[in-house]
This record gives sequence, structure tokens and C-alpha cells, in this order.
Amino acid sequence: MTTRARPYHHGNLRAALLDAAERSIEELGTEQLSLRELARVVGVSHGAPRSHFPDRQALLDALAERGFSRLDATMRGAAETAGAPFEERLRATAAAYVAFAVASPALLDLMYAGKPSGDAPGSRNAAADVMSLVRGLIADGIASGVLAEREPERYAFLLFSWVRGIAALVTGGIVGRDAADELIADSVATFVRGSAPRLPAG
Amino acid sequence: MTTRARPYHHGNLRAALLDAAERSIEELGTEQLSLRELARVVGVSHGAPRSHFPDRQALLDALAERGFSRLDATMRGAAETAGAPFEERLRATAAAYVAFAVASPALLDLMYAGKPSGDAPGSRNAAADVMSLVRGLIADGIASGVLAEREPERYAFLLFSWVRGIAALVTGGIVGRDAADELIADSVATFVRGSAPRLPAG
DNA sequence: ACCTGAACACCGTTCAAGT
DNA sequence: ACCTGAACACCGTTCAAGT
Repeated sequence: MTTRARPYHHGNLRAALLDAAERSIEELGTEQLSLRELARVVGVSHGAPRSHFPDRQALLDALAERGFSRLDATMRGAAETAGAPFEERLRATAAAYVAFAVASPALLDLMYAGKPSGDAPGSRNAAADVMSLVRGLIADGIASGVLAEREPERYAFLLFSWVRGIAALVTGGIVGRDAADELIADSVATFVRGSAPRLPAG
Repeated sequence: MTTRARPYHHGNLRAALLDAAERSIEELGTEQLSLRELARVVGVSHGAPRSHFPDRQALLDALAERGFSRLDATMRGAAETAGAPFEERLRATAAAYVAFAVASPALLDLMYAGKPSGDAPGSRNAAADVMSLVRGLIADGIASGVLAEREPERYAFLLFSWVRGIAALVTGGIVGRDAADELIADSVATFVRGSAPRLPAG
């Protein structure tokens, strides 16, 4: 049996499409993503993607899903730097988020594009993922006395919004890649200083 | 001379297209914006927009341009609340930005979409607009002794990134419209507390 | 100067048919 | 179960022609 000129594809069309799609959105932007072009690149007919993704949006959702795993992994790795002091763990986690945003800006946008209140059963949202991680850090900060006793959720929203903003500035080219580290350090330092418990006696 | 059934349009096709376009991007998203649909809504042939905008992008650029004026006006109004203390002016200015983001999220995205280093002669960027305004506030904060002496640019980037992040959280539905005010107040208070000059003597 | 309408090359999506 | 290829209804853009 000879190998056909165009076999019934190379075994994993789904993954091939996702890989090609991720390259495409980062290079040309998500709006420019074309299913037909993707099919051409991967070497199948324009109807083939339909077997794996009911429509264009489904492919984008699957792309975001892969992003969740990756973002979660890098941030969790940074947050769990064993033994490091609170402020440094905070900085490392923030830096991991920003690094992801720089490496995959279009993908991150996609991850946020989903409705915040997960409608679909399998649908996640980047916000929920990041928030749960930040909550853990905050709890440590309060427990170790670095942060004043306060609703942890308020701290979490503060940090999350700040880091998201920093990522937006870097992604948008308003601050350079190196200035980002400074901005992160400044933000975390200001946060810790501004959230320190009031001196009990002097 | 009788009025024609379909006159050579109502005098200002350009403005009509922009108004219809702004409604459309906020309701359906910028990706969904269709020039042909716009022409239909406004009552002209599909080729007519060409007379005012060479292509789709040119219309989006013009839309962003209108956004700059409006954002600038509201923020400037808030920043110049005469006589108010620094922290309150800061809070009011941040609130004005977030309010704009809530009212016109798609438009704000468009304003950031432009290249940061203005390529085209008339091209502006939301970042430049906001930054110049924040710089003024910071100068006042340092002059009045509320902020420690430090590179003003660093303060400006901090504030700008934080406020942008807050706007992103509100726009994305992660925090509610009312929780936003709390988040703004918390951020500004933490900023002022964390950036206060070191007590000189005790 | 401004607008019309046909033409062109692209889309996403659907669906019967093939393997 | 997975893929092909024709068909359909949409796009943005171009351009000769009308007023």
C-alpha cells in the first residue's frame, strides 16, 4: 500500500489547526484569522476544520483554553518559589503574568473575551484563573503580617487590576520590555508600603 | 424644484456614518462593523462611504479621533477641579477615565489600537493624551509635598497602568460598576500612602 | 465634489457526497 | 469518523459612470 499524495491528513488536524491559528493571531491579529487560509496552510480542504470546530468562534475558544493552562502553569510556578519573602513572590508572579502577555498578547485578549460569568459549561475566564491564584498570595501576606488585616478580596482586585494595566502598557508599546520590570517592582513596592499595618506602638 | 425621493444625501454623510459606526461598534463589537451595513442604515449606496473614508480602517481612525477629544475633555474637567486637594483630584480624574471606558469600551480599544509612535502625521494615541494629563497632576503632587521627590515619569506610569487595569476589570465585568469606585479609591489611597515622603525627623 | 451600481476576490457556513 | 467540493449569502475594495 503506497502512501497517498494527500492522505486523510497527518493524524491530528485539530492540533495542527490550533498551532497554525495561534501563530496567525499573534502575527496578523485575531480579526485577520481566516479559516480558509488556515485550511490552506495545513493542507486540507476549506470544509475540513468543520469536523473539529463547529465554527470560527469554537476554534478561538479552544485556543483560549490552551492559553489558560499555560498562563496558570507559569504563574503558579512563579508564585510557589519556595521560601522566598512575600514581596519577591508577588513580584515574580506579576512578572510571569506580564511575560505571558508580552509573548502572547492576542491569545490573552482571547482569554478575556469570554463572558465573565461562564455561560458554557467548559468555558473558563482568564480573570477567574488569575484571581484565585492572587487570593492565595494575599492570604500569605496577611498571615505573615506584611499586609494590614483587610478584606482579602479588595487586595486581590487591586493587585489584579494593576498587573493587568502594566501588561496593557507593555503590550501596547507604551513602556519598553525592560521598563516593565521597573514598573512591576514599583507597583509591588508601593502596594506593600501602602498596605502595611499601622505601627502598633512606634 | 421638488425634493428628490433620495436626495444627494442629507448634507453630512460623513458625520452620519461616524455616528452609526460608533453605535454599531459598541453594540456588536468592532469586528462586526460592516461598511455595507452602515451604508444601508444611513441610506446610501455601498460605495458612498468611499467618498469620505478611503477604507474601513480610515473610518475607524476617524472614530478614534473623536474619542480623543471626548476623553481629553472629561479628564481635563475632572483634573481641574479648582482648589480640591491632590488625592481628590487624582480620584476624580481616574473616575472620569473609568467612566469613559465603561460608556465607550469599544471606542477606547480603538483609541489604543493605533501605533504608539504616531506614524501618520495626524495620528494620536490615547496613551500620549492620558500621560500628558497625568504628568501635570503628578507635578502638583510633588510640589505640594504629598509625593516623595522622584522621577515624575515613574509616578505617571504607575498611575496610568493602574487606572487602565481598573478600567479593564470593570469593562470586562469582573468588578461591578459600583465596586469600581471602591477600587479607584483604594488604588489612589494606596498610591498616596505608598508614595509619601519619608518622615524627616519623626 | 459626491454618489451609484456592476464587478472582483475574498470570507464563513452549510451540506450532500465520498472514504 | 473524517474529509471533499459545490453552493450560498455575505464582505471590502475598485472603478467607470452619472449628477
